Formats: sequence, structure tokens, C-alpha cells
Amino acid sequence: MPKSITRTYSRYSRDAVALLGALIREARNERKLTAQELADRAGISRGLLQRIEKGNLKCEIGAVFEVATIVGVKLFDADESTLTKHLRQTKEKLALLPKSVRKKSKAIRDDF
Amino acid sequence: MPKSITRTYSRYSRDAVALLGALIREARNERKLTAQELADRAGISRGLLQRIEKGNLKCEIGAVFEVATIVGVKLFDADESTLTKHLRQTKEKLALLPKSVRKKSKAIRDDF
DNA sequence: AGTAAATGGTCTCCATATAGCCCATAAAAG
DNA sequence: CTTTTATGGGCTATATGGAGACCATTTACT
Repeated sequence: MPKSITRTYSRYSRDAVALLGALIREARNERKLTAQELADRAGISRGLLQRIEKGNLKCEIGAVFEVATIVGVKLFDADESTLTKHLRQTKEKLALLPKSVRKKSKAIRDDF
Repeated sequence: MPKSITRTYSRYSRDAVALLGALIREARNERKLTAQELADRAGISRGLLQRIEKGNLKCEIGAVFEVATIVGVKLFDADESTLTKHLRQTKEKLALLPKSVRKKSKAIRDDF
């Protein structure tokens, strides 16, 4: 990333990531897994797992979701088959839509 | 990341990220936003938004959630106040639990 | 109490994700 | 059709996330 990006995040995003991290920690405790054990299973370092559980926004989403999956925290409140079905439906729906968003020639008149 | 890590992801994780990306694209189309516009609002590059919509697992979770929030894709099926409340409750719950997971002295006997 | 383990926090190094360009194609509007 | 614009790729440079150490503290078992 060129010149040092300072990203801003909405409260909702921050809370969502923090909640996900907290749920992961809670689930890990319930399953009596140490941080090292869970990190090993997920194929990540313990340090990364700590940041995930603390709700760090800069972590890879794949790592976060993988850890969540391992300890049984459901994303979208859906099990695997439901998720896969939903994914397929959404993709089919997208295939029917226009391929690109086109602006009206002048200014958009969604005001007044 | 030292020596070229090849992470493995479960099908569930991959589907979840892919679904999130597809939902974002769907919501962006519904709101008639171009990729560039949404990227600008989220403070990210258009290229990153493309990868998010494609379900790339290596993206920052903060960027993904931020984009999702902007177009109205809810994580956890909860609005902001509900999310914040849930977060607080989960943290309180965690505060009551033992601070560390301790293994039983010998081998864990969760088999037979 | 002592002891061993788990956690939280550093630090350094390096692979790489990202910004910011480009260009080609696709697709919408006239 | 032509024009305009969005999208999907590339490409390079650079900031940075993550691994893998380390150490201090806290915690839980004996």
C-alpha cells in the first residue's frame, strides 16, 4: 500500500468484528482448547489468533472465518448446506442482473 | 509471513466468504453504485473491492465488513444496537470465565 | 505456598496484500 | 450503429500483516 493508509471503520463494523472475536474466544473456552491448540488446528500462529479474538480489523477474513468454523461459531447463522444453497441462489440471482451499474446521463435525481 | 504459507480453508469458510461477497455485489447493484463509488465510500481501492466481491479469503476483515455495512449487508442478522448489546453481554460472560484453559495433567481422556 | 502452563505483549524479518496506475473488453445509453 | 462508462484484468512499488521467536505476567493445578 502506497502512502500509509489510515482506514476508518464504522462502529457497526468494529462491533461486528469484536463480537465475532469474543464469540470465538467463548467457544474456544467451552471446548477447552488452548490458544496454541486452536491456532495449530487453524494453521495460524498464536499471535494471530490473539488478534482475531481481540477483534483486530486487519486480520485476513479467511483466517478469522476458519477459526470460527473450527470452534463452531456459525457465520450467517447457517449450517453448511444452508450456506451453500444460499450462495448458489445468490449467484444465480446475480447472473440475471445487468452486468454493470450505469449512471443516468446527468445528475442522479433521487433527491426531493 | 515467513516461508510461503499455503493455508487450507474449510468449505464452510470459503462458502461463507463467497456468500458475503455475492451479497455485497447484489446489494451494490440494488443501490445502483458503481464499484468505484463504493470503493471510495469505503476508503479502499476498486481492485480490493473486486476481490472482496469475488470472495477472496485474504482480504482484511475490516475492509470486507465495512463495505458490507455501507451497502446494508448485515452480519449476524442484527442492527447496531442489538450488536452492541450482544457484544457487551458476550464480554461480560467472558469476564466471568476462567482466564485460561488448563489441560488435565495426563492425556485428555475424551476417547472411549 | 510452589510449579507448570497459558496468556499477553513485545520484537524482527519477509512474503504479500494493497494502492494506483494502466489497458482491453463488456455493456449500457443514445 | 456510435459513444460512453463500468468492469476485469494486468503491472509495480510499498506499507504491513503474519510467523516465529522471545519474555513477563497471570492463572490453575498440586
